[in-house]
Amino acid sequence: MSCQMPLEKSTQPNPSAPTLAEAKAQFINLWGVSGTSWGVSKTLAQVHALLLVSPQALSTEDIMEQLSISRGNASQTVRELIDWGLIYKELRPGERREYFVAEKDILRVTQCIIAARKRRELDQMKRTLDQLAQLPGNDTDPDYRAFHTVLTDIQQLADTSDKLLTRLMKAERNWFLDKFLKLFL
Amino acid sequence: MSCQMPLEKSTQPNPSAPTLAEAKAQFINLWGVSGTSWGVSKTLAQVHALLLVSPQALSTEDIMEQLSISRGNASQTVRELIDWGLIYKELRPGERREYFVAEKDILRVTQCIIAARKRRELDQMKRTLDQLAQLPGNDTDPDYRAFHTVLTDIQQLADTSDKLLTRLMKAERNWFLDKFLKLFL
DNA sequence: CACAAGTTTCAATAATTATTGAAACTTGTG
DNA sequence: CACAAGTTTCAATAATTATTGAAACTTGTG
Repeated sequence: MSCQMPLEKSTQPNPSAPTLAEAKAQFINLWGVSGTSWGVSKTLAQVHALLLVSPQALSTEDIMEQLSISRGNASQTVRELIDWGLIYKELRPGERREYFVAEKDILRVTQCIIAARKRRELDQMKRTLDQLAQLPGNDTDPDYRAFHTVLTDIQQLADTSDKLLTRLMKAERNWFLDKFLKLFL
Repeated sequence: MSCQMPLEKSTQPNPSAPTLAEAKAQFINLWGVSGTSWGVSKTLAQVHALLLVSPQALSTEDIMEQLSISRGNASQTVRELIDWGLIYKELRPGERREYFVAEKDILRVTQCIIAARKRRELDQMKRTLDQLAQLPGNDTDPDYRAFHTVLTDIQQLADTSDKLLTRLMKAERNWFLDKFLKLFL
């Protein structure tokens, strides 16, 4: 990987610029690797990282070039990031090309991620658990009781997590910083 | 899938037994599907689910048979679950075969999962972030400042998450139920 | 020490998931 | 309405990840 990566154009040549570009590349890489171990595609995480550290909005073309991915991949990934609420379209008058900017407020970023995962996985899971927990059975069967206990415990955990996540999601900055951090940690 | 799954032997035939076995199968399936979307292999999640709803300890052979997986897969998966602290070996005097039981206390299960993921991913991430944040640069370069801001924000988030998770991990049942649930949710 | 009854390892393979890229589509403009 | 400049879709393919299963290993026993 060349040190002279075209990650940004500085107005005048600057000796520390290559290092900054390199640091950005490392950050994009870190995000990509971390993403995969949490069940998010590498590209999704990388595009997000790229936009997070890019002060200007980038076009699909820019994203393709900087991450060496195909047009189709860029298009799909960008659409998914919009779904999550993590990036926004930026339209420029007189241009047909679309540009994208990342939500830069990390608290909001966190809330978007929590919200998306909660509704995609936790809510679905709770529905299935509720349904399974309704299974009738005779309480004298120890096997039935054991199953029921595990199920009820997990349901309780899911409820608690749900409430905690909802709270974190709706938290305002002040609540988050003051009450939460100071009182709790 | 047959209703007469050999998930357990009840001492006497019981009309609700097939339904219970079916419910267990559904639960194992739910766990498997949920696992994959959080970056955990399907088999790992399924073996865990199987042992969670099994009142008796199961041998590798039992696990292979009930989930239709190979010996090698069962062996590796079981080892990984032990690593996570989610299941225990149970040795029976006079038998060479090993049996496995799941940790059934959901609070502990949660703590094990949090601990494992924290050390595997969060801690590694914090290390890389710290290193990247040290990048020197001139504060007059807006590009540098933007990058540094994002990095610092994410570091702060990582720290907060870390503290929150550590707290949840060490929480005792009473603290968890009382302080946490009542005061917070 | 030979064997039986298991467990573990790991290269080969299968299954899954992500990515490409060409074709179809969209939209604004002369 | 034809065309230019984009975006989106999706079947084919590539890359990744999980799984198999045979061989190597381990361990207790006659």
